[in-house]
Amino acid sequence: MRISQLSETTGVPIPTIKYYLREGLLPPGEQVSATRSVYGAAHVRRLRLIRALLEVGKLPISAIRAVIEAVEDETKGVHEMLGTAHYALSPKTEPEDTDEWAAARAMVDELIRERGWRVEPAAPGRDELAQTIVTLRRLGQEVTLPDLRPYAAAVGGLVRDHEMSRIPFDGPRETAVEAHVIGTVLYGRVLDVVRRLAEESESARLLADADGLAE
Amino acid sequence: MRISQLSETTGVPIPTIKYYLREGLLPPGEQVSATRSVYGAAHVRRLRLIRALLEVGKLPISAIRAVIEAVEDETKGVHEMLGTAHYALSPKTEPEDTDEWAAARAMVDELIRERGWRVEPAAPGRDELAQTIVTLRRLGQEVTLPDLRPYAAAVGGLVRDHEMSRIPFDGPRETAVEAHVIGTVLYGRVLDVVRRLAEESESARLLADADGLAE
DNA sequence: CCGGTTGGATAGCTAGCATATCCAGCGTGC
DNA sequence: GCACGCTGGATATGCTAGCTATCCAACCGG
Repeated sequence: MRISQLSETTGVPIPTIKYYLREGLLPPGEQVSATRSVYGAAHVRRLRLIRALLEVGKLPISAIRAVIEAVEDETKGVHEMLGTAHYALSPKTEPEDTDEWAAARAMVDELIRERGWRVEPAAPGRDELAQTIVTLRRLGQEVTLPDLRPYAAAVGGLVRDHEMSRIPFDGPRETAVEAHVIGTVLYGRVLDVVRRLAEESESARLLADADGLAE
Repeated sequence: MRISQLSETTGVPIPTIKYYLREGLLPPGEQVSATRSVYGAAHVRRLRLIRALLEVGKLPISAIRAVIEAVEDETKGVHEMLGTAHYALSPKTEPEDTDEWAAARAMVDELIRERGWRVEPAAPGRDELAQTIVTLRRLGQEVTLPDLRPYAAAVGGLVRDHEMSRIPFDGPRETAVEAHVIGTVLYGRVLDVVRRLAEESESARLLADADGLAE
């Protein structure tokens, strides 16, 4: 398959494919002569993955590159590889050096502890969650451990019973990370959209009738 | 309070505040003379809201403006106002005109129907979810109604029992939308981060020991 | 042997989000 | 009562991300 066909198959313009090649997101095709390379099914897959992470996941190119580098680093064990890819999916957050931040972070650690979760002490998600709590508080919303528990409970079961089962740990390592990344990003989106639908519905239930009568 | 103090209080630089004023995100202060305006607590609140939606929610300025306009449109009922604000939070998705898209969309409609959710037929979330399903399928992940149900179930209870209760429907209308928007965006983030923590934990459980022994 | 494609290099573009600069008019501290 | 610094308002400029366009020489296929 030549670059023009790769472009047609995936709908990604040729200049953009060249850009991804330059950026190292897409491995070069098999160079068959100075001005001709051949691309295969793996390239189509990879290109679709890139677009999904970009468009649905809104990940920056640099994060996508990090994910891809994790996949291609053969020296890593499967768990380490998943971890690297996973961390690349987290937005960077700088811890603030304030008391309110420390308090929020302590609450996060306590939540993880009481659920018995195995999460690295340095996991970026800890700081990210702490930061979100601080932001909520600054906006006047109190957040306590009991507020967080239902979220952890709801999501814990979901991940255990439905997300992990989709990952083919027995297949080639590349397939496993890919499925993991897809699961994290795309099902993250699913969860988010479904939640917004549920909110609309609850809001309608609580308010639409009242509005209709009151106005 | 003068603009310099507003800037110090919120940590937002003066030129940025001026920019938000120009963009209509922040109402002008009370003009006290040709070269002096006074800002109050409402401005501090608004500025924090803007920053939270921008930084945590990653909403574009235009979406934030739409939310704010919904708040300020006094002619709308509370439900309508929440709806407008809510829709502004959804990323725009163009429906594809393909069979696979139509099938995905039908599945979304069925999910909403079987849960008895009150969601507008034109709600952007329907298209958004359909698009995500199409993307998942193109990446080789089959998605069926039974795959989606657990997500709807997990999130339905969460929204009903924990999110809606945080909205003060009896207070001033501005407070209600604000709480609703904050809930949608910030607790959306909470859910996302918690899910990623749960994934890390499950992955560790399933793989870390195996890796340790195998390598 | 020639029109069209390719790889590779470099330059340019657009959107989004600010920053910077400039200016004249205040107004407060002295 | 006056100088210095802040203010509002207008305009210009900057910066990053993610492309997109142009150019060129090598090449292939008919």
